[in-house]
Amino acid sequence: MRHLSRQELPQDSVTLARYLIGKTLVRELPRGRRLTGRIVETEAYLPGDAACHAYVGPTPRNRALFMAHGHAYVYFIYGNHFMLNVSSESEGVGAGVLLRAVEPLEGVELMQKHRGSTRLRELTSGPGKLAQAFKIDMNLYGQDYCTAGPLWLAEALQPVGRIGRSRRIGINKNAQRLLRFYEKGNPFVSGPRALRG
DNA sequence: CGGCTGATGATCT
DNA sequence: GATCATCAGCCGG
Repeated sequence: MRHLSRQELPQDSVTLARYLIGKTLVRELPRGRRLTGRIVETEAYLPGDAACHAYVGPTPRNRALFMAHGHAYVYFIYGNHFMLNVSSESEGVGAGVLLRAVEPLEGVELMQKHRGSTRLRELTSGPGKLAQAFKIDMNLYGQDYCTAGPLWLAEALQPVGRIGRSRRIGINKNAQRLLRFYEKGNPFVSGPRALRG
């Protein structure tokens, strides 16, 4: 499997969010164990977007959003869940793409163990579930997705279906903007039925 | 199936 | 003290 280079990764947030659909998320764990998933749902958070965590300017929490595109921004929310993002735009500009869902490929048994569930549909169909299945936490903060390491992005392994576009899920500010992308009809896409077709 | 709600902690006011 | 890019469990149809 081939890494995506920073050069081939789009810098523009919206372009990146759409581009990532169908690509492969790779998580390397100790003892040579590997988890992989096919990205099927993303959301873009833009410069100047009140819903973006970088909107308030750089802070210790959001600094990874200001890194060059292709670095991991991880945060903890609702006292329970980690969210995994890919930084976008150029260095110094705060923006990113939230990875909301993947289709499990390699390591399904280990994902089941991390999630405490054997139900395939429930393993990675949402940002919190995906992070738990892939053992994502603050240790991965700022990781480069374009180099060898515990977390990286690889090329698509299968053709990509039709890509849908909708409003983002779970936010109030700028809620009307069409910045969510997903593979139409994929059973691992999260959200209400109306936002999955 | 859809709708509702409590849990739980970091961050900011 | 409020907010928050969520989830599981419970309830009703």
